[in-house]
Amino acid sequence: MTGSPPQVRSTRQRAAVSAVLDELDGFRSAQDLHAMLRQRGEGIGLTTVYRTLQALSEAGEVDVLRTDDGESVYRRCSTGHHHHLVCRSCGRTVEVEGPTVERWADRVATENGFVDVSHTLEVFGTCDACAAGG
Amino acid sequence: MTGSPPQVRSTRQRAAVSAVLDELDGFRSAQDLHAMLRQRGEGIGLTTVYRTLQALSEAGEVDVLRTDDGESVYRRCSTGHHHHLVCRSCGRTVEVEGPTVERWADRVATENGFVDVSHTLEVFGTCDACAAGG
DNA sequence: CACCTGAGTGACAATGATTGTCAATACCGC
DNA sequence: GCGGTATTGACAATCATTGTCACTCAGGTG
Repeated sequence: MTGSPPQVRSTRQRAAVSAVLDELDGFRSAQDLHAMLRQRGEGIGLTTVYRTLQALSEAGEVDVLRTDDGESVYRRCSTGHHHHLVCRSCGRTVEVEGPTVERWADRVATENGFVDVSHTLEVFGTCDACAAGG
Repeated sequence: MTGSPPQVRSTRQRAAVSAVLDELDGFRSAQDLHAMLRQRGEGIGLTTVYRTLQALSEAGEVDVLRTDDGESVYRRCSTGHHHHLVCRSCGRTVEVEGPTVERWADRVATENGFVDVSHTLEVFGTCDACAAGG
């Protein structure tokens, strides 16, 4: 134990997953991402995709959220606390910040005697493009 | 079309599910509720519990939310739009309203060209009792 | 450079919540 | 009471996700 060697190795598969995430701007399911990777010829197992996404989300490099039908969807995100405005038709996602909301959540929780507060907030709607296009 | 005969029948099972929901004050999974019903001697199938909960939630009589591990949890709630403050230790739930948040969500969405806006918001924390008791 | 070691991989099986199926049953109006 | 129909429930099916475990490859060492 002379030090702590990097315990994370850079592999082709990991780079591939990271690359797809970079190109997309909406939330995608693990299954979707896996399918895309296979399509572009990357030999990668579904299990690996899941594990990689899990690692990335734990590292805070991607955001995860659950769709209404319980599927987990992933997206590369800027760091820091923020929320999402998601188009329920095309999936386009806009990152939004809301100091107001943060304060509100904290205040309400405190007033009720809760500590160590966190919250989840997602906003859904139809974006202008989709609203116009039908 | 002389009228619309009641298409919803009141059955023992439906009453039972409704009764358990009345007694509980936190979110419970369908599986949990089913187990409780069986324990108190109600002969009821798991399928029925699921269907009943689904019907209740569509009717707006119960609130549904997804836990982090993708399980659906249900709770009887007052009608109207509101959010929840949930203790992550004991599960105690407080209904909260936040006109501020509603407005914020609408404004942000509108500013980004989104219409037909809805949102989900849950606040988690540790309630005073749990914080004190350890 | 050849070699080791363990993190990483992937095919496959297993899990587990939820949903579909469909014959049997029990409400409800008449 | 009767009939038709909504409802039920045991069971099978689905499907995302996780576990398994032998194999491979990254990357430091001698």
